Amino acid sequence: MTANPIQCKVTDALNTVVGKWKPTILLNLHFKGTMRFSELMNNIPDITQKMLTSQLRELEKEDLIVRVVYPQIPPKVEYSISEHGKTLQPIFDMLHEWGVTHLEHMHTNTVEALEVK
Amino acid sequence: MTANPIQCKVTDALNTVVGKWKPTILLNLHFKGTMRFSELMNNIPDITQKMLTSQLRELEKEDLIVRVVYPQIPPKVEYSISEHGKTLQPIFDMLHEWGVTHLEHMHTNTVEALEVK
DNA sequence: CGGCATCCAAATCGATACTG
DNA sequence: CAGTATCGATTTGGATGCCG
Repeated sequence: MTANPIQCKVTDALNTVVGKWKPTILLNLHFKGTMRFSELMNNIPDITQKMLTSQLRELEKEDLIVRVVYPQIPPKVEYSISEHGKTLQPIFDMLHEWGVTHLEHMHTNTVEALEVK
Repeated sequence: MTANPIQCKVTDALNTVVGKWKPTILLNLHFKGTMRFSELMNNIPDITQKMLTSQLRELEKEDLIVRVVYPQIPPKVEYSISEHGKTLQPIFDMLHEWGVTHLEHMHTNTVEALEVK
């Protein structure tokens, strides 16, 4: 990571946001607001407890989400997007739009390739 | 990936762009234009031939870069950003800005935490 | 309920050797 | 020069069991 100065921070930004489940977690919290651990489990099919826990810890360290523990039995833990985490929203919006366009683009290319046949 | 419709394409977009070296490759090609395989190797420290090759193949499949082979000896292969790949540029710009802000934010928090001590 | 610890499987990455 | 092939190491993810 040397060549151009701009490089450095792009990958840094990506590294804080990627990880198999991080975008999904952030988007869930964005749309549904505060959620409990079990709610996240239910809303993210196929994720395991271990993965959810570890990804939440990392997001917390990066100050993208807030973790609130209620000292009671049974335990209750709530997660929500931090103020700082909300600054990611415009980027997600752009990524979503680009994703849609990209899929259309790839689909078009495939169809064209088939038609040439 | 069920809950909210927007989720799907965000992760799709991220998946096409991430990968340990993909952003670096794309940024190099963006800033320096067309580059040969060996030039990329020289400009991306620590990357191995294997990684560079595989990442280039994936980027090519996703139509983000163009690969041109000159049938000569010794071989010459040039890579450049595709028209479609150029549409990623605004996203990289945003990611870079966010990355800078994020690093500042994290640094500020660390300093505050130390001062509280 | 919301974890952590452990063990195991799979994907990813790196080093090396070889080729047209 | 620009790869391919192979092997081994590292990283990552999943399954299970246990705990306050």
